[in-house]
Amino acid sequence: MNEKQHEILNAAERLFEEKGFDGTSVRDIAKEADVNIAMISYYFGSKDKLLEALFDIRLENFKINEELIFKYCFSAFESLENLIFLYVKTMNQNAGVYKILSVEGGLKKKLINSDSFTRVKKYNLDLVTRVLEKGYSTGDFKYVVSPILLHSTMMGTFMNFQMNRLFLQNILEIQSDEAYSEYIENQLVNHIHKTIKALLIYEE
Amino acid sequence: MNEKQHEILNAAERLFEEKGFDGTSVRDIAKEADVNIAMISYYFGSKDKLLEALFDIRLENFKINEELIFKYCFSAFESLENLIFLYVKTMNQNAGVYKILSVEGGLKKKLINSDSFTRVKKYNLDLVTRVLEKGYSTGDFKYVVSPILLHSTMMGTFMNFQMNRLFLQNILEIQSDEAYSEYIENQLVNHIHKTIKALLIYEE
DNA sequence: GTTTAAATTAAACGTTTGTTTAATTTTGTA
DNA sequence: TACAAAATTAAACAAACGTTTAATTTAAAC
Repeated sequence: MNEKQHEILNAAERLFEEKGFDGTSVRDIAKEADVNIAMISYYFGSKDKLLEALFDIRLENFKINEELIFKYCFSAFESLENLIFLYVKTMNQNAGVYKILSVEGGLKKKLINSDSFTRVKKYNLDLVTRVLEKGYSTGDFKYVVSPILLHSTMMGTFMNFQMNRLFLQNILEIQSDEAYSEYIENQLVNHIHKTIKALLIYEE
Repeated sequence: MNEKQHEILNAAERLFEEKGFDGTSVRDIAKEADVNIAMISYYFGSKDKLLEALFDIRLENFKINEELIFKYCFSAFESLENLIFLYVKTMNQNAGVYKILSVEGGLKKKLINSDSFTRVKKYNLDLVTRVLEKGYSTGDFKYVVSPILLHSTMMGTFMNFQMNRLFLQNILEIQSDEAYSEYIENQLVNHIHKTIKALLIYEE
């Protein structure tokens, strides 16, 4: 994959995030990437396949390093903390693709069923399940909760920050994108962690 | 607003939810509503204004009855429970518009700044703030949390269920849309409530 | 230096887009 | 019945869409 192909993918990512897949034309992408329109078909075949290629390549970055959650002698609490931290950090560092994935995944049925997409989702859900099992087996976690629901809380809270970026950036009075990213990786991660930990040690 | 106008709005809502605003053509809407294409411009002016009209009308349903949260002598815990229940129920009953709002609100900048949209968001955030203040003043809530973060957890968890409907309906082995809706108003509401309550009574 | 393949271009392709037109039908009122 | 307003229609509009073509330039290999 050469320089020009990468430029096309980067331009597509920026525009799909900002205007959506259907709201972006191949002419927009060509102009943003500073290439001839025909180059997109030439390299990627079609607009649809360009999106697929974008996912295929970027989804590689979504893999979380399991060792940092399980391998070393972490307590269940440490595993949970590391999971949440790594999870949010990973998604945040790929916020562009993540938003495209959220928006288009909710619309286009083909994409929702795309292998690579479903695989990542199931894998992530599996990580949550395993951390939960660890906590229950050690007795650290008291409250029994469905991994699906816990995962929804974790991801949903983060997703809400991605989808309502402008609104939240406004009321939080955060000026730059970098500061917003920092807020997510500090305050938001901390909040999600506190929330989930409180639930898991909750005794009725 | 006559019969035919309502049919157009209903058709638009279904299609915008399924395929997105930019993925839906006015011809699609006309066919779905079984009216002539020109009727859309005739009644609403343009496709953009049709979306605005849809929001203006549907957003009326998003108002939550404050009395059921504050007016009667509810404890802070009861207020919290009612807030979450009413909140999720309201959003779930308007799931179509809510999804359109989430998707298009994250893309089109004009809409994000539309008055009615921002007003609803701020109003909802205000409800959370007031419930929190009530709990802190009575001493029921121990853990101090930003209303924005708490709101994100509440809405995000729900939103995650709307955006990943197909995936979740699949792994939860829920067959019908009605059963999914029921799951949201029972298990999901309960989960959100337990989570937030656990956080608020959490003592470090 | 010649040859062959890859990269790049401007232009055109046929569709589809949102919107408008001008004519016709329906409806309500006097 | 006659008239005016509202509703409805098929057709047309220009613009934008994704994609392809055929010609040209660049790069690599021999």
